[in-house]
Amino acid sequence: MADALTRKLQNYTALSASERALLHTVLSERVRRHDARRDLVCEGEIRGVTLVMLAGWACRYKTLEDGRRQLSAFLIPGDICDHSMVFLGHADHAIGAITPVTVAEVQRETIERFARDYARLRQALWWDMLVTASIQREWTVSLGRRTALERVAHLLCELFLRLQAVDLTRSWTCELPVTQAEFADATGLSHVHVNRTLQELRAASLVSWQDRILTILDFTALAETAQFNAGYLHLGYEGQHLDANE
Amino acid sequence: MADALTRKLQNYTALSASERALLHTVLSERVRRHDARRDLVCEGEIRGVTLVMLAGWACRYKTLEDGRRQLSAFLIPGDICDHSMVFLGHADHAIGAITPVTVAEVQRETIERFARDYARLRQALWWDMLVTASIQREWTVSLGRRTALERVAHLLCELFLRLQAVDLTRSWTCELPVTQAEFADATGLSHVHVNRTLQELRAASLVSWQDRILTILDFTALAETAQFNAGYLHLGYEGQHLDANE
DNA sequence: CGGCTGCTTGAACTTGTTCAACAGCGGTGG
DNA sequence: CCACCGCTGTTGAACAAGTTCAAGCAGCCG
Repeated sequence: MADALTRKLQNYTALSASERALLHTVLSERVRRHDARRDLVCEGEIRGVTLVMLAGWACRYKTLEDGRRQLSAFLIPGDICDHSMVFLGHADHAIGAITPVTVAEVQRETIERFARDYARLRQALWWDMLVTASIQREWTVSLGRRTALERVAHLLCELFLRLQAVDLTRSWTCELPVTQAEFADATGLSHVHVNRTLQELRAASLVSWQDRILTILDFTALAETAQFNAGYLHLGYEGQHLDANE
Repeated sequence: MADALTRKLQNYTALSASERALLHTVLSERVRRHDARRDLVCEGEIRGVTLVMLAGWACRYKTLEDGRRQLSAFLIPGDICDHSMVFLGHADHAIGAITPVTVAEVQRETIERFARDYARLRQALWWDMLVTASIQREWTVSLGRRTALERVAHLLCELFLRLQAVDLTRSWTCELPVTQAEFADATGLSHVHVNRTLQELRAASLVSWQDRILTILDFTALAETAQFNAGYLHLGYEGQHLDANE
């Protein structure tokens, strides 16, 4: 279970056995469980640890004064909840559990030590931040310029591939324990419109999504309607050229 | 001129004189000039250098197949154009010059060396990435949940404060050499609507923006209409507590 | 059973888009 | 020197996408 992060990082760069073992140890030391629908981190909070998702779903979000809410990321196993908690003084957004969640707490000092002493881990963490940033940019594009149908289809493609990268899919099926209201807060739409948009995707036989189970019936067609191009997820183990370095 | 980055990084952490000198040297070695309205980096391009903005304005953007365009960042002096060029295989977005631009090219090896051998620089670079990511998240919130008026006002607040951090403002005035169409591509609106929204802000005596010169007439009121909270820019030299570390 | 959460539907409404046209300005070439 | 072009900003009017409000339904759990 503690290995989703390792699995994901290996998409980027080759870790040695000792690095994998180190990672495993660190992620096993301080494991916490949280209930669904609870905040793991509140906006404005100050703390010197970062959380690594081991199991369950969470999200990053911000709330405006009048209650409007926008997610900026879905967090799945293997995701580092927030690099930024570690160095920036205060949390500039909240992190909420969607399902019951298991996380590992990692101290700032530990991250610093990794970055200082282990070249590959430093690269892998750096990488992970860059990919996270790339995903964030793609969300920006979606929210700014894609239609509702494209946005919803796009997000489904993205989530499926990200889950696949940490081995949480079987064939074209995965668990997607997110309500339509949460999906709306991620896509910048109203929950009503998300509902109608999903019906459209279902009617076109592109996906089925019932009882928290998502099945992609025609990935090619779904990706096409979304204008989805997986490049921004950088899943192709592009870090090979770095292996020779050290 | 080469010092905008230094100035910005010092918002985060205290750099030693030798670190500042090192930075200055590196940013003076390979300086390039580019014309306005030209791409500095094309989507899909492969290269092992990163660019640091020394002068002028540029933007990160992506284009969809049918021509819809979305900016994901404005790049101003002191900005690192792309950390991700360095490690990820290919550029997942383009970088376009808005005005004539002067950039310093920095090799991947140089960044690696910084990160390995200079603790403060490593922290500062890390920091810069985190702040960049934070800004990206705030854009996500804007595009997803803010109205046109809020979005435009918000972006004006942000740009002004970012320019202030690198000393490119005088009193409440700064240069903003961006067309309304570009502003539209950043805010996810049509250029027509951006125009009308700006008129609304002008009519309310919040800003004036003519001939590429922005003047903020009432920052408090502007921030209020935008629901702007500067925390996400992390400009408050929060890194003080790290000074004692090394 | 009753209350809660999540999904679905209809209909009126709003925000922002699209299309089309025009004005002002600076540069260019005849 | 003037005509012309392209770019930027501006305006009006029709239109479309998505929101809001309101209600009902199904499943789940105490």
